[in-house]
Amino acid sequence: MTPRQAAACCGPLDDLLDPALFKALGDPTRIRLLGCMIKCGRTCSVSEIAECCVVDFSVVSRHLRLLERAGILGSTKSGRNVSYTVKYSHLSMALRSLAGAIEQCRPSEARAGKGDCCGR
Amino acid sequence: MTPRQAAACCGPLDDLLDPALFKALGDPTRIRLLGCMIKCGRTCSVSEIAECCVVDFSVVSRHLRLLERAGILGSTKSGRNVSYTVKYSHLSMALRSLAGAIEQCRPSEARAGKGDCCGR
DNA sequence: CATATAATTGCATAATGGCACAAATATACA
DNA sequence: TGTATATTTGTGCCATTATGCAATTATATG
Repeated sequence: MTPRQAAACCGPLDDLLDPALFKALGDPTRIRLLGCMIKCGRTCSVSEIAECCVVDFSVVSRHLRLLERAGILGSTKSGRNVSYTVKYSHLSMALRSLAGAIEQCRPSEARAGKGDCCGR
Repeated sequence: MTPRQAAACCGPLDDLLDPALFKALGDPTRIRLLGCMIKCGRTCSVSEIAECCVVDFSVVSRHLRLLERAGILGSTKSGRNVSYTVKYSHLSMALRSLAGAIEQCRPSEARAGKGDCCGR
């Protein structure tokens, strides 16, 4: 079984390996902001979050919107304040599911040659 | 506790939230290649892997090197062939550890107000 | 209504990154 | 030694994106 042939074998991995999610997490500034929010553990306003970085306020605003569109953050508006919240369960579940799907594909001595394409 | 203050609270999350890893996973072509290799389940040569995509051979070569530098792939050279292998355990562990660290920071009703900064 | 504050949006700029093509390197084989 | 095959590297082009600054919108408050 060549990797080309394995590509035709669809499974849960295909949906979980989402480049858009990782692209959102792949920027140092965004990761910094996200890390602060995760550790903070509560809903935060854009102004508060902007304190975590030396970049311009508008940049932070854009990063947060991007993280929201990626499904990593949720947002609520109250008056003139916009607050963002980490979607803990969604994020950790996405990572854990992917880890599981990868593990499923890992060949073991016991299964060597017994199955192709993620054990199927 | 503001997100700015939470930033000073160092924990396992800081090392696990590595933008370099996510940047490596954040490109559609690279994810495509990686997905093929994961499902294939064996060591593959650059030529084989290049069959998975329509991009130029040189592009694939560079992508594989990048994934290797990110710790996602391992490589061995045998004669004129270079083979890449998915580091299943390393990759799934990195994802699972991150998921765990994120969960640790998630506030629950029981812990509400009891601890700051990832429960500490 | 005027003003202050919170956040977004428009815009220009610079940096980054993916890509194709060509050339170079390395190794196997006749 | 000459040639074929596998892979890497150099280079330029183009699209995307991160950023700062200024202007704008939206809402609260005096």
